[in-house]
Amino acid sequence: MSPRNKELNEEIKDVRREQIRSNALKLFASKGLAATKITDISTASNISQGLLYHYYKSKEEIFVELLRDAYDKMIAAVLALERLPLSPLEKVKLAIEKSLQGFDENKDTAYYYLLINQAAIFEAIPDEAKEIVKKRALLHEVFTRIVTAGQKDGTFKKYDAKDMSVVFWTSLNGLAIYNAIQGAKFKAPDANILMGMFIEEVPSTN
Amino acid sequence: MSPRNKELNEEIKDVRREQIRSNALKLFASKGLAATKITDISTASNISQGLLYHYYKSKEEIFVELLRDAYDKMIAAVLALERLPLSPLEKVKLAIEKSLQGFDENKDTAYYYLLINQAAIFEAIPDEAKEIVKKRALLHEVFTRIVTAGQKDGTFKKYDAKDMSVVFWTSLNGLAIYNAIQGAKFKAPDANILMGMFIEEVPSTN
DNA sequence: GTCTATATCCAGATAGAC
DNA sequence: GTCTATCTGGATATAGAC
Repeated sequence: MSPRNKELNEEIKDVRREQIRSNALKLFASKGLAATKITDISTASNISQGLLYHYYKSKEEIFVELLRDAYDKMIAAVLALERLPLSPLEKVKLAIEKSLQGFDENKDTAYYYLLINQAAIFEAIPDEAKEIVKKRALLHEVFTRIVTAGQKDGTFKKYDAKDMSVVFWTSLNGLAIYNAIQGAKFKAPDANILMGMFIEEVPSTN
Repeated sequence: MSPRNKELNEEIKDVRREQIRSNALKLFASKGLAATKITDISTASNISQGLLYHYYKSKEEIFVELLRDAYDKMIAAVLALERLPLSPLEKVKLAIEKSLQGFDENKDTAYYYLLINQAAIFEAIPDEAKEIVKKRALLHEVFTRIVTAGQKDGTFKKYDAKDMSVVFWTSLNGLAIYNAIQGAKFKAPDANILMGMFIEEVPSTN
C-alpha cells in the first residue's frame, strides 16, 4: 500500500470511529447500555454491523471509552474551574451558568451526564466502567474545597460543606436529566435560583 | 377444590405477586429494565423461572405495573400535600423533609424515583409505560401552584414559578439518584440548603 | 401451584468473500 | 475497508409432568 493510501485509510478510520462514538453516545444515553443493540449503533452510523467490529471489539468497549471521556471532560472542567482566579462565589455561579448553558446548546454535555449517571446507578456494567465511576469522589472533593473557601471568606452559608456540595452536584445532575427528557423544549432556569442555596442575598443585576 | 383451599391459594397468589413485585422493583431500579433478566427476578423471589409466567405474562408487564404504582403514589402524595392546611412555605419544607427522610429509611421511595426516571429517560420501554410517563406534567403543575401561592403571600422569591418548580423537582430527583448510588452510606443533607432556593432567610431554629 | 425440559428467537460476535 | 453469511449463546416464553 502506498503511503498516500495509508494516510487516507487512517483518516477514514478516525472519521468512522468518531461517527460510531457520537452515535453510540446518543443511543447509550437515551436507551441505556443493555437496550442498545449493536445493530442500532451500526445502523445509525450507516455501516454494516460486521464492520463495527473492525473498529471496536464489543459494545462494552465503546461504552467504556465514552464513559472515560465523560469523566475526563467533567474532571478537567472542574479542576480548571478551581484554578481560575475567581472568588468561590464567582466559581459556583460560573459552574451553574456553564452547565445550564451547555445543556441548552450542546446536547453532548447532557448525554455525558446521563452516561455518568447510568454507570453510577446500574450494576450491570463492565468492570472497567466500575473503576472509572470511582473517580466520582474526586468531583465532590473539588467542589467541597470551593464551598469551604466560600465559607471561610464569609460569602457562603454555613451549612455542612459536604452537604452543600452534594446538593449542588445532585441538583445539576437532576437538571441534566430533565434536560434530556425535555429535549428541544428545555429552557434553562434562572441560575440564581440555585445560587440561593449558597448565598443569602442574590445581588440584583438591574 | 374446597372453598378453604381456594382461599389459601388466593392468599399464596397475593403473597407471591407481592414477592415478585418487590424484588423486581429493586432489580429494575438497580439494573434497568433491559439488563434485568426474568431469571434474575425469579431467582431473587426463590421461584422457578417458569412459575413467574404463572403470575405475570412478561417482564414488561411487571415493569408497567410497578411504574403505575410509582406514579400513583407520587401523585397521591403531592396532591395530599397540596390539600394540607399549611402555608406554601410549610408545604415545601414538608415535601423536602419527607423526601429526604423517606430515602433514608424506606429504600422503596428511592427505587420508585429511579423507576420513574428510567421510564422518562429511556426510549426502550413499553408503549403503556410511555403513557404513564405523561402524568409527569401533573406533578409539575401542582408544584407550580404551590410556588405561585407562596409568591402571592410574599414568602417566596419572585423567580419564574415554573422555573422554581422545575429546579425543585429536579433537585429532589438528583438526590434520590445520589441516594440510590450511595446506598447505606447515604446521609440526608440539611433540608434548609434546598429551602434557600425559595426563601431569602432561613429562620433559625436555635 | 410448582417444577423441569424444551422450543424459539434474537443479539453478539466471527469468517470469508470482494 | 466493507459487506453478507453464519455460528453461537443466552433469554423469553411455552409445554407437560407432578
